[in-house]
Amino acid sequence: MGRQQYDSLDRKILEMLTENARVPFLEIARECNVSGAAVHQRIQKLTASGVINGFESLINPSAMGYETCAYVGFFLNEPSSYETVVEQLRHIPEVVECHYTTGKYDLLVKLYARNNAHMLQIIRDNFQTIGAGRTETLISFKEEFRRQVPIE
Amino acid sequence: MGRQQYDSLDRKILEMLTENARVPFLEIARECNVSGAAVHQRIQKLTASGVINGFESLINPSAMGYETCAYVGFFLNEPSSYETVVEQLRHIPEVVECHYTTGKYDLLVKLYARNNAHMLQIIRDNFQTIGAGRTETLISFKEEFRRQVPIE
DNA sequence: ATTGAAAATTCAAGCTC
DNA sequence: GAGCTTGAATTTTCAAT
Repeated sequence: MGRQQYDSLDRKILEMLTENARVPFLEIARECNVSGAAVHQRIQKLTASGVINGFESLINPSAMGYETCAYVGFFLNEPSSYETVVEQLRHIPEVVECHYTTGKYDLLVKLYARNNAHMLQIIRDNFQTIGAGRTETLISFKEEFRRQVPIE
Repeated sequence: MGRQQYDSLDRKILEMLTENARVPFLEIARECNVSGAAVHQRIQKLTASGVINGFESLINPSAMGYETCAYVGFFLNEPSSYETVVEQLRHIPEVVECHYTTGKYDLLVKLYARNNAHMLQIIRDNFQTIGAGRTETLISFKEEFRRQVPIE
């Protein structure tokens, strides 16, 4: 996509919207001395052009009964099986992220499980039966922080 | 936190809100045959109790000029330096996630850079000067998917 | 959970540069 | 035309019930 030109209104909108997707547009409007409709139109445009990829609510995994988080690195038997493996991972709801990587692993996956036994079950029963090859598991004890790329 | 009891209205709210944090509450209300205020009050309660951790807008990193994404695993020289290292990572804006892990690495970090040269610069000038020890870099060619834990 | 009122969002014109 | 404003219909939010 590449970097574009954003004016101060765009930047203020992106900053405030990043922190809180439900911030009142009029609050942004008042800070920038424009009408609420102007803010709305800018957001429409930023969304249409792919700068804003959507608005999502962050659900606490623990509140849904998912107490364990892990990253799993895959060493694929055959790199060509990559797309098939990704497709199968997509069908495992506990897998919440999947990256095609280079370096130590071929694929890096993030997943949540109800507990350690459930985690082991997913890895053994799901990961090791899709012919993906060897895996390495990194249990995440704590997500220290999580944020987005800096605006401008 | 632990799993709780959610009725069908809670579940519908969480499902619709997860996909789109700005979905009209009245749309949820009409599907569930309640008033908009009822939906609003449920969301307030889910937020206050920590089930919903907030609403965030997804900004396209590429549109901000960040074209490269990587995970970096840290082998800490001294595990006791953990908190100091995390604190220093928090001050590097390109670092968007930080996990305290067990397994192959002590810390796993996600970061964005403008390009490969910038990535190398962050790793050399920032990571290798905070006394964190050796690192391994996994470049993410493609984020295949990203989603949240299943609702109930 | 509902009602009703105040504030905010959204959309269609219309205005200005 | 691009980008704003205004005004009206819908939606969100909050207090009272």
